[in-house]
Amino acid sequence: MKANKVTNFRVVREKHQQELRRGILDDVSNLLVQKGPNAITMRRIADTVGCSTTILYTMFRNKQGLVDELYLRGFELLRQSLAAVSYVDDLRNYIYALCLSYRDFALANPTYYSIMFLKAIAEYTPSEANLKLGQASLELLVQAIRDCITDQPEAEEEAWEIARIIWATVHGHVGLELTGYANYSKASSQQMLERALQALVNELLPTIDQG
Amino acid sequence: MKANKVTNFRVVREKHQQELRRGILDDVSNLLVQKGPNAITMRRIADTVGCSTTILYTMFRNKQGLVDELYLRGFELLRQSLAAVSYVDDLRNYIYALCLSYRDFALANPTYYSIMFLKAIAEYTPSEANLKLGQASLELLVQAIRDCITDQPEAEEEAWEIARIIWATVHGHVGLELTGYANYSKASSQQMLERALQALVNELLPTIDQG
DNA sequence: TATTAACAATAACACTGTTATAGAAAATTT
DNA sequence: AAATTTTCTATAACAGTGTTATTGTTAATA
Repeated sequence: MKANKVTNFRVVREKHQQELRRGILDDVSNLLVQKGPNAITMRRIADTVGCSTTILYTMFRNKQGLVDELYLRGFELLRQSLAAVSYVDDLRNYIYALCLSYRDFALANPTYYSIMFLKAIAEYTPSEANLKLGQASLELLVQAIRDCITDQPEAEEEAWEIARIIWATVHGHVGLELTGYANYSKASSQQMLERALQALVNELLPTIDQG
Repeated sequence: MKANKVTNFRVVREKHQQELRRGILDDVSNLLVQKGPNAITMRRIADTVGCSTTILYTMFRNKQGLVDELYLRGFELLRQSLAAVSYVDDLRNYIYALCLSYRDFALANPTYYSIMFLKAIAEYTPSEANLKLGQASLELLVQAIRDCITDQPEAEEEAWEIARIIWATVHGHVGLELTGYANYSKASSQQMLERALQALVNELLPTIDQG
């Protein structure tokens, strides 16, 4: 009975720990969004949360571990952005919508995007495992492309390759936009991205040209 | 005479200052390339150069000012990379070569590229003026595109727009490559970039399709 | 209740960018 | 040529960073 009691308590405390952990991450996330990546310091986090830095280190090992969670959160948000895109008429427009949703996410969450792709926190570089987890967030895009080329041989590899090409293009446009490199023409950044996407889809996914 | 002497001396000293300045920047550049962006600290620079930090502050105002120079150096190196590309057969291949040269520069100088486009040094964000100076390094690409569409109305704006689109694509591919996002297919990063470029040129510069 | 184990706050270490202080060197004036 | 002023630069400090050893407190066990 005693042992049972103890384990029960431990379970409860464990639960508490997880809630606390999530609470802290919420605070850190707010800090990130409102004050920017430079505000992510261990002392400041400890202050806002109301604990000492020691706790942060026992819970997250170090700053890398803490930012790891932000990194994964960012990709989860990105995944949700893509998942919120509803398939309307055809694959072609669906792919466009996914890419624009990607852009919207980046512009709406520039601080997250900076962590994910622009090395905004110098002390942080994602682990190999997290890089892969990140890429998995693009699964919906890959699936859409897969659906376009089911007839082709080696469709799986080809789908990933095309997805990667499209991804790189969207990322490039968004990246320049976020880094401040303006365009000299009247066209908006979104319009230019759309032009690029149309070109890519026309050439790389000709099967849905007359969609 | 005395006044003349003094000014002469001042001129010489001014010259010395400029040499010194360039020498320091060379050292900092080496530090950047060999030890990475994190090694760019004022104390470390002062140590390698053999002076106190005070001098760095009087010469470059602050770290921002010092990195500004690295930033401009990076774009100058990029410009030289592009300038080294010789026009061989036709505009189409010339544009491809420019883009691949851009990529080569980025891969050969990842630390410079990080400063220019990723936020590798947290304390640094380029000024509006430097952003424009940076973009000017792409003039050769813009000119090549201009040559393709001279017949079009508003060719100037259109040239910049297409250049920007192509730039974003190259930047995106390179960016993902440098940030560690691998591709799941067998195709090399260069091959995927080439596929993307072909698609873009086919669609955006149709006048040279049958080049 | 006494002892042991887990925990967390404080303060320290080695860094960072930046600057005020103080002292040395050079240029000017007498 | 001597005295004064100006210019410069090295030192040391301030406020901040990530991280951790020390120390005291709290909770779990015997």
